[in-house]
Amino acid sequence: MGIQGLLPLLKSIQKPTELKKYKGETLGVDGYGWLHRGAISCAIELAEGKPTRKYVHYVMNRVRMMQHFGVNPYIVFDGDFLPSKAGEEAHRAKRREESKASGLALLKAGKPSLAHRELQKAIDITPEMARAVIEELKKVGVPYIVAPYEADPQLVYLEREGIINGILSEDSDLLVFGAKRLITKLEQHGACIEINRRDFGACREISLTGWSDEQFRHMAILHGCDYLEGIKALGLKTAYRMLRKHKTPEKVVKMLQFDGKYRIPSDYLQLFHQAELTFLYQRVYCPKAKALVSFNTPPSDIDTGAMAFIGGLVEPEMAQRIANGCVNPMTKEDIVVAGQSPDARKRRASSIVGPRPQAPRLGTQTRAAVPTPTKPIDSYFNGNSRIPLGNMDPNCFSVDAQRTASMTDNGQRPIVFPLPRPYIEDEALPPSRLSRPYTNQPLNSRSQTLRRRTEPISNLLLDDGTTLGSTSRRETVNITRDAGRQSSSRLTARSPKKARLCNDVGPESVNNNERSKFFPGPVKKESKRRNSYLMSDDSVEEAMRELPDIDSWHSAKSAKGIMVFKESPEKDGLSISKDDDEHDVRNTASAPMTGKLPSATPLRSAIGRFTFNQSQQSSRTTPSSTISSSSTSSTPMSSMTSSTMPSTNKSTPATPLMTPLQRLGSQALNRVKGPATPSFTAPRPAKRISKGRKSLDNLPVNASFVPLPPVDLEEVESLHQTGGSEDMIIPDSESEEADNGLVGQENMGKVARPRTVDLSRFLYS
DNA sequence: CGGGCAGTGAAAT
DNA sequence: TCACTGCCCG
Repeated sequence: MGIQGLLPLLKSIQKPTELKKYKGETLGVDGYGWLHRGAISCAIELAEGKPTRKYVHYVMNRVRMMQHFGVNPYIVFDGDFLPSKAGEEAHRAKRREESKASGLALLKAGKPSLAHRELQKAIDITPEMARAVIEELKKVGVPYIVAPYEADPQLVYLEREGIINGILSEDSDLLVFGAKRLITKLEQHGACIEINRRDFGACREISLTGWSDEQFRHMAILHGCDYLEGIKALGLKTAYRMLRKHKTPEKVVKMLQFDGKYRIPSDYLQLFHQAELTFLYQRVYCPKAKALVSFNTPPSDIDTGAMAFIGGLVEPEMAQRIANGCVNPMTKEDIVVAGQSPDARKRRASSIVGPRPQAPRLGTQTRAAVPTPTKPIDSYFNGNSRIPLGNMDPNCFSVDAQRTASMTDNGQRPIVFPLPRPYIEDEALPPSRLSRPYTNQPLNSRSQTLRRRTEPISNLLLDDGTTLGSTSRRETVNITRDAGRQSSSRLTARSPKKARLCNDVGPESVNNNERSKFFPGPVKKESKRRNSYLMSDDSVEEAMRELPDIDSWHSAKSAKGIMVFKESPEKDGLSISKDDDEHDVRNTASAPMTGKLPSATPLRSAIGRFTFNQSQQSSRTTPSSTISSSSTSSTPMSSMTSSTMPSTNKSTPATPLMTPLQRLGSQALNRVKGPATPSFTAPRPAKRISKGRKSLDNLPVNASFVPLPPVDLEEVESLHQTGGSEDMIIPDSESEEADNGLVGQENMGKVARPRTVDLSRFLYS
């Protein structure tokens, strides 16, 4: 929970982007968001203490989505509560208990939907749940870390140390901590928004030019943050204005007191100071030093030891184990992995130690050199032939370079180099252009980054192995072993939940039968799903759909089998296929080609917009589109593809060869329109085009998607779009997307071309 | 009287 | 998250 209203305030500097633009980079992920979202899907199960498998699956889908966009996730989990937050957390825990009770009551009363709503409020992400996810992360070789306290400063710390290149989170607090690159509002299809610290000066809502991190922080605290309740009736803008006028928080507070309009506690200044210190010096884990450090190195006149509110110091050894996820960061007890016998765990741990190096994504040369046992990954994907995609991902620069080179031969497009991007990008260049020159970081820093990245991981791995072993040994004996060490009220509060999680796992599973009535063959579904190996966006959707509460998609899904959504890791091209294995294979093969296409600069810019819009649309319209696809056969996918990859490669079996030709044609068209076209106008024309297409007409049409006949609508829309801001475009594009969906099985190339033409037309008009 | 800001409730996810 | 309401200021 960040600063309410902060994001709207910074709206003008939010740059719409796509996840794939971060290909090759490592993004720190605020694990809590995903954990929580996953948990929402399984709220009822969790409340009943059932196994958390579904929810782990959800989170892992999300991880895989990132990987398939070529992004290396680095998951950061929350640790213990900060003392300053403990009080509030206690209240929350109470509320959760209440919600849980009422939710379960509703469930018994036969009102599942209401119960689910209520139980959502009861969700509590426990260390055990995080640990369950960690187990999966280990299998796949995704780096992670459990922060000693809050994930936010931990993420920013990692960013500052160069271990990650950006932060993926919904929490605006990260900006207060000084995050340089915050990626937010990630959607299922990879659309997201980047907020770059460097753009602050360009903020239109409020003028942050020349504002230091300190001033920004003061503003946030004045408004009210996690560490200090804000002054009543004092909003962000007011805080901003006051700070602007009076510079220092002390003066601001004085003025506010003098004003009399605001009621300010007498000790507010002191609390303010404390909150700021918490922002500044709260403890994080340094993977390099393998110990806790202050988020910022405190000046000599500040004694962090005397500041209880920033969190207690933890011994390095314990800190490491916490970071590895072996130990409950709150109770400091070993975490027992639910549903796993000690023996099994031991086995796993030992096996993990070996494969560890397997994680090629970590991207160090060393790593790449290490023979990659794909076994674990394969197992995860359940025998899908496609699995290699993950491995194929060129986290290392060398791999990408090779790929790019090969691509260059065929295509005329500029190659995209997956080099880590410095925060400093050329603003002048449209984000959509891959071709834009990257500023290279100094070699030193880069190598450093790599080294650091690897180091922590390898260490973690080793530690995990040993720790796990030890854990398994001890687990039966001592749950309470370290309990005395850090006893607090919240600990006791938590313990029951923990117990529930661990104990209930076995018996709970039996209860699934209830659900089966509503969802025919839940087990079947899962197995099905796995076989089909869902990737990226759709996979996430699937996961969501699987949730018991949602009925609508169920029918579609069951009827049709699963469709696999593939994207070539590299570019915008998405190849889509149905769940057939053959298709998958084919797609994989075609993937490289697809990758090439997007790199064409002109196309890219023009198309990029489409992609963004569509992706958003698709996410919005997901249910409907999905259904239609099932009925018509892969309709949605094709639409996606077309939107995403103008150039064209189609996943459609017959068309792969066509791709290059089509690509060229479309490129030519696009070039003409690309430069001329203002970004804003582009989407509209596309809509028109789609409407006009005969091909569209031929295709089976879903009534809801039928293009609107009247031209008036378009005009109206265009009028509305005055600003031309990208946000505004989105709504319009919906209809557009729908149309595309209808087009469905048409060749990508065809679709792309017509669009292009229309666009140009529109421009001229 | 209109605009800007803050708070509230409903709806959607 | 959005849309509405109320409050305050010019």
